[in-house]
Amino acid sequence: MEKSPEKNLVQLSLSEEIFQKLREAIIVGEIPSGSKLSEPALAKRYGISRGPLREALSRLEACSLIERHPNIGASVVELSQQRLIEIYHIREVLEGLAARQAAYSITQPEITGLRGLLEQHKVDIRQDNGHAYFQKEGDFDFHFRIIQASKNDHLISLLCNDLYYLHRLYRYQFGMPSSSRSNAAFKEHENIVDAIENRDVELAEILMRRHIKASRLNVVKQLNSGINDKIISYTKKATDK
Amino acid sequence: MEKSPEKNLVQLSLSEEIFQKLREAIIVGEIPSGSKLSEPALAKRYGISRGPLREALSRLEACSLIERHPNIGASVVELSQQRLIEIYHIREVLEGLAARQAAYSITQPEITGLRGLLEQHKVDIRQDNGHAYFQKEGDFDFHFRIIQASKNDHLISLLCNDLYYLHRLYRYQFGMPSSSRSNAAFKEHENIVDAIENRDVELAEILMRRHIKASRLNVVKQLNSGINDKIISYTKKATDK
DNA sequence: ATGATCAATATTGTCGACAATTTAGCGAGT
DNA sequence: ACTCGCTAAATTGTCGACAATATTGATCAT
Repeated sequence: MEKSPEKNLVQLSLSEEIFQKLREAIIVGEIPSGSKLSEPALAKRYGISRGPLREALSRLEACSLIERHPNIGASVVELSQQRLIEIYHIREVLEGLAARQAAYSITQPEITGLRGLLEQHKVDIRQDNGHAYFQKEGDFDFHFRIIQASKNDHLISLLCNDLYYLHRLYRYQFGMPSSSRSNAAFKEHENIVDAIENRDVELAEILMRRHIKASRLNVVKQLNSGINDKIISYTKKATDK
Repeated sequence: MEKSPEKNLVQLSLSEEIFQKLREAIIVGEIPSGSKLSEPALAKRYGISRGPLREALSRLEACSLIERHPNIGASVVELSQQRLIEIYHIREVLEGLAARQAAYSITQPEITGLRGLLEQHKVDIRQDNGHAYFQKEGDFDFHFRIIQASKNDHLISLLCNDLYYLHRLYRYQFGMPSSSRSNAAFKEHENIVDAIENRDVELAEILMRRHIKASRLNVVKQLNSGINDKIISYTKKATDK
């Protein structure tokens, strides 16, 4: 998500670099959910002192990716279905707001770009039978484009940083369904772009909220049916607690 | 907002303690918006080393209260009307969600407590001619109660931590209007509680969103009319840029 | 007077060491 | 076998020092 060309020209501090590496390691499960983080071990692994590492841990805590307790240490958050659903609800209203504000603020070049993106996605769906549709990130992501078009900097920061990585964490760990809704999701995207292009702020918000809600309900359905093996394992854990 | 009794029994780390102190100093304007933060000066002022101070700065950055640039240092964020309005929009949809979820999840004792709070507020309004209505914080705050009743932990964290302090920063610095809408706001609160008590999730959300939107429009009106001296000074700054 | 250059000073980023706290392992007692 | 107490080791929190970078002020040239 940090795709700004300017940013790439600035030398990152060690703490920022380690923050990003740890975030990625947590999201892909290299550092498993629930596991204890040892500062000396991490410092050794990345070849740095504990000072900048602690700064990075501070930031990861602020992102809700880890929990820290004084004198005890840090651990990666436990994942739960409840938290996943909570995050979906929040994303629903925030992305609804993004669509509303995009319908107000979007520029013609941005609309053109959105249309082009949808055309490309249509091709992707045909070639991969829907498999690729939820794999794109950053500038190639439909949602990312809408959020940027909202021109609400704080909202962009909320959705494209903290919540984005939390969502990625759950998607990665829970192996979210990627192909079962491709055609429906694509159609919903088209309708959302129509509403945005028509500057229909109310409809854009409603359609985006429905779109996210449909994804949530789809996830809930699979959680409840136990189709996904990964989801079963987490379901069992949640029951034990 | 950190009113949990358990939390008070845990000895705070220096970095947490300094984080809270700096946050408060920024919010009340003791450290003015836009000003440069000197690590050596702050470390001397609080009598600590720069290590935990840097951790606290890391967290303040994550809260959007300061900005940090590698090798240059940290400064308190500049306040702008645009950012204030952005934050209002975000609060509108998130507090709307909180009201919706509270209408679903609230317990009878919580409702009883809300009614008691409203009765107390009615007395406050009569005694202080509305002046006290926006001064309560924490458990005495109407919004806080609704958010807690949503039972959405992540939403509670979002609204009661980051956004809460940002909003306080703007309220403190901009000297938000406190008495011009008291009676109307109180009536809106009553209607919201009615909807929540009736488990009418849609109405609760709509009414809460309208309530926040009315506050936003009230602020915008005063920003545009230049009634408030503090707001004028910030208006002038925004124009200069 | 203005702008460029350079050196001194200050600040930021990081390191390794020390103090405080927690954890893990072992032995003794029941 | 289980529990408790103790000690050593590990970890966490903080400190002060050093290296790298940025800022400031003085001097010189135009």
